[in-house]
Parts: sequence; C-alpha cells; structure tokens
Amino acid sequence: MKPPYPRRVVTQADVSADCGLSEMTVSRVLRGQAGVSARNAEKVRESARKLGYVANRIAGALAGAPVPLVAVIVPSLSNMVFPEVLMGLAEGFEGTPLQSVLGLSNYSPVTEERVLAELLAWRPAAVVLTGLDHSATTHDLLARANVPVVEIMDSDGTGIDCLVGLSQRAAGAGMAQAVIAAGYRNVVLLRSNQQADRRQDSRFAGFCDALQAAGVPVLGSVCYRGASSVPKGRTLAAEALERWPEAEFLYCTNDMIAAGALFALEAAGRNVPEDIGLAGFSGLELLAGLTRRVATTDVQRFEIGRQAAQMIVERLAGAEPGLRHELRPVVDAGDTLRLQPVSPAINRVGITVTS
Amino acid sequence: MKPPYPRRVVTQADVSADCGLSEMTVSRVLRGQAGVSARNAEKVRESARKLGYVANRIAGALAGAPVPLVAVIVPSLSNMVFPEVLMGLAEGFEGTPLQSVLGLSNYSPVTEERVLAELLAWRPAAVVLTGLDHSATTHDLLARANVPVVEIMDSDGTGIDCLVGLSQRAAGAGMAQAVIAAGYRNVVLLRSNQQADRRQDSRFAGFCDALQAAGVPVLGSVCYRGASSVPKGRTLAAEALERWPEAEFLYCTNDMIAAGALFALEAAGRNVPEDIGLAGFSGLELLAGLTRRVATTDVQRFEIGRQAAQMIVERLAGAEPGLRHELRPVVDAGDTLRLQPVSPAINRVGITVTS
DNA sequence: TCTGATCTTGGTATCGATAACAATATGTGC
DNA sequence: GCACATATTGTTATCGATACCAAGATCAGA
Repeated sequence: MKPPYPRRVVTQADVSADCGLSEMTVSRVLRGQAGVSARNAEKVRESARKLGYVANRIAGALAGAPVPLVAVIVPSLSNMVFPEVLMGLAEGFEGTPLQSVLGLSNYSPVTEERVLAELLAWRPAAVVLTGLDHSATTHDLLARANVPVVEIMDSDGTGIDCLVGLSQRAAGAGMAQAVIAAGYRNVVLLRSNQQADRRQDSRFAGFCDALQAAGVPVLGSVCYRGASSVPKGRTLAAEALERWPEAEFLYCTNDMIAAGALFALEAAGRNVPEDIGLAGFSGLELLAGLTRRVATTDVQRFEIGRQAAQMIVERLAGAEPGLRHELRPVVDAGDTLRLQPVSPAINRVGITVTS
Repeated sequence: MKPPYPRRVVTQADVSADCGLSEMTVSRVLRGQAGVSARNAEKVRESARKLGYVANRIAGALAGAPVPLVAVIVPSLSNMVFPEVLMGLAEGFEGTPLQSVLGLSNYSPVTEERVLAELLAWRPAAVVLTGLDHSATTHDLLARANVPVVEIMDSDGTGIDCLVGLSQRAAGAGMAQAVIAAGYRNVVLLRSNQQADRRQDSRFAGFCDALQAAGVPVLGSVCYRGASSVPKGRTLAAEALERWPEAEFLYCTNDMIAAGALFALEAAGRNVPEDIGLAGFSGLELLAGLTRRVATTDVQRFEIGRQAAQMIVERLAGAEPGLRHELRPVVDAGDTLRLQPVSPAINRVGITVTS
C-alpha cells in the first residue's frame, strides 16, 4: 500500500459505509459479539481489513465499553525485582484483554499520588500498587475511583482491597531463625538509607526483634545512599568489618549488596560461612552463578505478579473485595549461612558445613 | 471523607454546577489555559478539589485534546537491558506530559504487530519500537497511524522515521578489532538460538566478517535455548571447550553468558586472559563487582532511552521526520581481554597484562 | 461619553464509539 | 397458512470533554 494515506484515520463509519451495513452491526462484529449473520460478519471484516481500520478505544471507552487497562505503579526498575513482577503480571493477563500501564513512583508517596491521578484519568479497570504505605489523597483517589485495587509485595497490615505479598516482618524473622539456629552472634545490618522504604524497615524490624528475643546481639548498621550495586556492597561490608571486627553475620538489604559483601569478606580473608555468615534478600537468580551462592530470602516476584493479575481477573469477574494471598518467604541458605552451630573447638580447625 | 461516595464519578459538569461557571471555563482552568480571571480560576480549582474531580482523559482525547501517551514495545524484561531503556525514556519525558505505555513483543514480530495494534487503539502521540525488523502489517499500521516513530537499539539499515541506537555490525566489528589486536585466534561464539534476534545476528556477522578479513579463524558456535543466565553460560562454555580445546577466545551474546563462561574457564583452570579470552555484550554493570570484570561492549541503554524520548519531544514540537542518533559502541576490555599480543615465549611464563 | 480593542465567558457542535430499544426478517409448530 | 418465538439489523441518545465562534464585560483614548 502506498502513500498518500487518507489524512483522516479510518473510522467505524467508513467501514459501515463501505460494507453497506449499519455502524451498530460493524461494532458488533468488530467486538466479536454474537448475533450477526456469518455472511455479514465476513463482509464487515473484509471491509475493515481493506480499509485498514484500527479500533478507537478512546471513543469506545467513552461510550461505555470496558477499559482493559490496569494501572500498575512500582517504585523503580533499577533492579530486576519489579521487571519480574511486571512479567508475572503480563503472564497473568495472558488470554485476557487486560494490559498493564506502568507508572513509576520512585519510592515517593507524593510521586505515587501524582502518577496515580495521571493513570486514573484513563479510567483503568483496576489498580496495582506497591506496598501498603500511601498518602491520604491516594486513598481518597482510590476510594472514588471505585475499581479493584491490589497491593503487592507487603502483607504486614491491612490493605485497601486485595493484597498479594509476603510479610516483610516474617521474612526478616525467618532469616533471624536461620541465624539463631546457626549460632551466629554479633549481627550487623547493611541497609539502604532509601527514605520511606517501609518494606526494608519492617524486614529489619522483624529480623532484629526475633534476634533480640533469642538474646542474639545486633551491633548496629551501616547505610549507603542511592542505588544498590555490587561494588557498594563491597565497600559497605568493608566499613562494617572495620567498625565491628567482632561481627559474625551481615544481614544485607538485598542480594546485590550481599554479593558485594561476600567479595569483601573473601578479600579480607574471612572464612565464610564458618566464621562469618551473610545473607541478602530477594532471591535474584541473576547471582545464581557466582562461585558461592549468597543466602537469601526468595520473595517470588514473578509469582506475586501472576497472583496479582489473577486476583484482578477474579475481582473483575465479580469476586468480592478483600482477596488476600500471602506467599511464604523461603530462606535459601546458599553457601554463606552455616546450617548448624559450630562448637568453638571444631570451628577453630575449620570444618566446613555445606548446605 | 467518608463513604458512601457518589455512585457516579465526578465530572466537569458537576464542577461547573458547583462553582456556577460554564463547563468551558472549568475546562480552561483545569487545563491551565490562560484567559480566565484569577478569581474565577480559583473558584474552579476550589470546587474541583472539594468534589474530588479527576480528569477524564478519555473524553478529553475524543474531543481533540492531545494524548500524552507514547507506545513503547520492547521484546522482554527478562534482563536489565530494557528496564534501563525504560528508565531512560522516563527520564527523557520528565517535565513533559508524556508517559510510556509498555508492550512486550517477546521477540516475535507477530506479537509485536498484535501489541502495536492494541496500543494504537489508544491513539498514542508517538511509538517506540525495538529494532528495525517489523512485519509488513506493522509498517502499514504505523504509516496509517501517522505519528512519530522511533526505532531503538539498532542502527544498521534504514528506519521508518527516527532512529536511536548503535550499529550492531559495528559493535561486533569493534570487538573483533580488540580480539585481532590482542592476537587471539580460534574464536568460538556462544549464542542464543532465540529465533529472529536480528541484533545478535548482525553483531556476530560484523564480528566474524572482521575476523575473517584479518585471517583469524572462527571455529564455530554453540547455542543455548531460552533465557540467558549465568549457569547457562557456564555449561555452554564447558561444551565449547570440550568441542574445541584449541579455542582461544569466546565471544558471548551477552554479559550473563560471558560471566558464566568466565566461571567455567576458571573452573577448568584456564589462564584468563593470557591463554584464552572472552567477551560479552551489553555492559551490565550488575556484574561490575565480580572478581574479574568481563570484557563487554557497552550499549548505553539508558542513554538510548533518553535520546529516544528527546527525539519524540522534538518531533512533537514540529521537527522533521527522520532524525537519527547513532551511539558509539564502547569496548570495555575488563579483565578478560588481553590488550596486546603476547609472544609464545612470554605467554608460557604467564605474564599478566592488565588493562 | 462614545468607539473600538481587548479580556472573559458561554453556547453549540462534535469527536467515534456503544447501550438500549425498536424494527424487520426468519423460522417453527400446529 | 397463521400466529408467535427467535434471529438479525437499524435508530437514537449518550458518554465527558474540547474546538470554534459569538456575546458580554472592561478599558483606554479621543
């Protein structure tokens, strides 16, 4: 087909004129509605194809057709966590007309609010938000929008409507159990100073509370600014070691930091996991190929996305509000967490406990 | 504010009724158009706030307001390449009303076509596609849609409209130069069998052509199926070594594979980069913290996104079609590519050439 | 005070589809 | 062959905003 193309885009009326049937019939065929004779349906499709008709969802939506858009707001795409959630969502929406529309909040509730207002202007069929911590206006916007809402990642506390995630407290506590069972003491936290990362806070709180209950001392924490990276974990761990030479366990806010910390420990000639252990968080299988697998808590990001999508589908099909799906955080000991306490004597001769 | 909320969503007419001004005036204020008295503008904003009015872009768009949506179609989100491009786009759109709407093609032109039709139904202001290889129908859809199109990542060949990327051939050739300069021979390719990954094909073609021109032999290639991962690179490299023990250089289709290959070489006790070198592609700084940095070609994904966004902004502001921006592929030798030929004698005693 | 220019504001048509209902064709059983 | 049920198609109103044009208000200068 050659230029010049028609200046005006082809509309349903054009198709209607071309095939000699009413706009209504055209609309029915193009939406796949039943109740049109096979002969006429074919005529309509033929005309549409011939003219290169592309549906106009904008007009359709205004007239009352359902909008197959789901507003999804995540904090960032700077590591694989949220891309994987998005892929899970995409898979969950497969076979439905639903489509994610992405917004980035940059970990700021204010930005989240702005982005949400922006996305709600398109009257999406549902909304997916990250975490449970939202501004008052955000709550108000959602209440008025009157659409299913799914909050993902975090399940500590009560959500707006539906919820898919895991308890960050439980995740932290789970790792604490592993630390306690392994007999590590003198724990240090490697954390982001990312303001308002409630999930990190809950996780560390759950972790520390459990340690405290078991009488395991936490020495303190070191913070980094900005995005996570392996080198940052390296310097951060070095800093921690210098400050607390007696540290026996480094609990890192994510796997990138933990991987860097592992390198730092190896560079310092420390015996991992016998003398000192460490763990990250998230279960980035990206790092599965390192010489040693870092202990981590798998948060099943893809699965969270899939479940969220499925929940939306159910809600749109009429399910009652308030669906919840709590995923179990799975501690993976990797090669940086010994599995049982080592008595001092044995420890000194350097027995390796493999997982 | 308490339930029950009004069953019907608040419209501009409601705001108009509340503040006693015409819908037209309300519309002007809410769009920030000039020409409304300060007193009335404030009244409108007050009413809108009070009633919790949320704009309806759908109605606005149908009435002729510009749609600030940019359809972006990328093949996948399974590694950081495209998330970074998306972040670049987001940054490039900062300060404009433009917003990406994401679609996934899964490396399939047919899926791309389907997703594009879906997204065009929303009459986006512009379209961003990955690569230069699209179905005939895709070309037709774009021609009819009559919006700016930016193709990203690849700049070999001629695009539909605008283009931001680098020449995959040049990238491959660039790495070939480094290989030739280092004096490696007996090269093996580690490639994905991802069907229709034209960029990989161009890259390897550019690489092999350059080697051939220099008389450096390419022994062959080994393929893997499915998603890239470090472990896959490991087994793939092991396979390559078994098949071609005389291999001196492994050129991998991306950095994940290369990282795995590096582990395999180390496990096999091979001397990297003296006896055997390797390189990946993409410049995933994720791997920057490994004990050795893998040689790679940085494709500046973030920058590609930013430039694409800027190009769209320019086009929408009236710039002529056909803008091009070619980024230079940057070879980073890392620690797995020796920088100059090593004479056999010296090689034998294991002199290390650091970058 | 009057006239024309400028600033504000409002009325009406319209965007392109779908919903709801009405009308016409087709088919069935007796 | 008739009356009624069913299948198919068409008509009209409407969704919620914006464009375009017209009208009323305001102001400066003569």
